[in-house]
Amino acid sequence: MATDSYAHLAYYERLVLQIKTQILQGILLPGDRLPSVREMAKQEQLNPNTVAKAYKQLDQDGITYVEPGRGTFIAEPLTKVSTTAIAAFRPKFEAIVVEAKSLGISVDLLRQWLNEAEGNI
Amino acid sequence: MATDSYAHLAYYERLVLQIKTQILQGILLPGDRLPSVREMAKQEQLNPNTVAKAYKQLDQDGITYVEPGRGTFIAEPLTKVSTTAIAAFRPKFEAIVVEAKSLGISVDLLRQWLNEAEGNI
DNA sequence: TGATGTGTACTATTATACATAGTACACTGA
DNA sequence: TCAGTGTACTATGTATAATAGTACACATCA
Repeated sequence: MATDSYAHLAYYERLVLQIKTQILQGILLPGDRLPSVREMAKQEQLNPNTVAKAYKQLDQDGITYVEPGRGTFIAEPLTKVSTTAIAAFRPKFEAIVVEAKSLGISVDLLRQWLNEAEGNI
Repeated sequence: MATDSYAHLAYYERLVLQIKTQILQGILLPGDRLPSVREMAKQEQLNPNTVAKAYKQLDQDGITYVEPGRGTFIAEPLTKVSTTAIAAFRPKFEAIVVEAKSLGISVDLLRQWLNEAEGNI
């Protein structure tokens, strides 16, 4: 797979992250069609079921939508943010910050990374 | 366990995070002795082996040190930061940012959380 | 209509990680 | 000596990941 840096993630999670990133970068636009599970499986050297699992999660997250018999397409970006999604996400973020500080990484460096990430995506 | 918000983590990972947080908050100080694996197992309603796994990771991370036959103690905070540790950590942070943006969470909100976390730890 | 390509839903197998349980050992200190 | 350290080891049960194969309803197109 292309995203070598994410060795700690499962294959299907890497694929989900890869597609999310390409959407944020504007490489994939709303209405674009993703390769079929079988095509993507060949491209990424994965089992079709693994790709299907990634597509299923993207669909559940509202990132994509499925037109039965036609394919999977990129959805319009979310307009209103789910408060429950935010509440569920925050502990993850805070855990990452704790881990960073324990490694001796300053909050300033995290801010810098955040700024750079904002530029890239 | 006390850290209810981290249901997505394994028990031993929650314990590691809990101890790291208490160190950052100044509740646990360098030289302080952690409860024995058997004591902590009783406190946290865990199997001693699960606690041992958490202690092992803390030791490997340089967070604690072991005095054989005496116990596990909080180490002095890291002075110089391992560049390899930083390099390995950054993809994790970036993945979190991508996930946040996909949920519709703004970078500004992440900055705010970062500031609040800086105050707490 | 028939053929092809969609996503999806199954079953099954293998491998790995988590958590538990129990036992054993070298070490330290009273 | 004896109790309390961390650690190592085997074993079991559970859950998840990834694989493989099959099947089905649907849409499109010749």
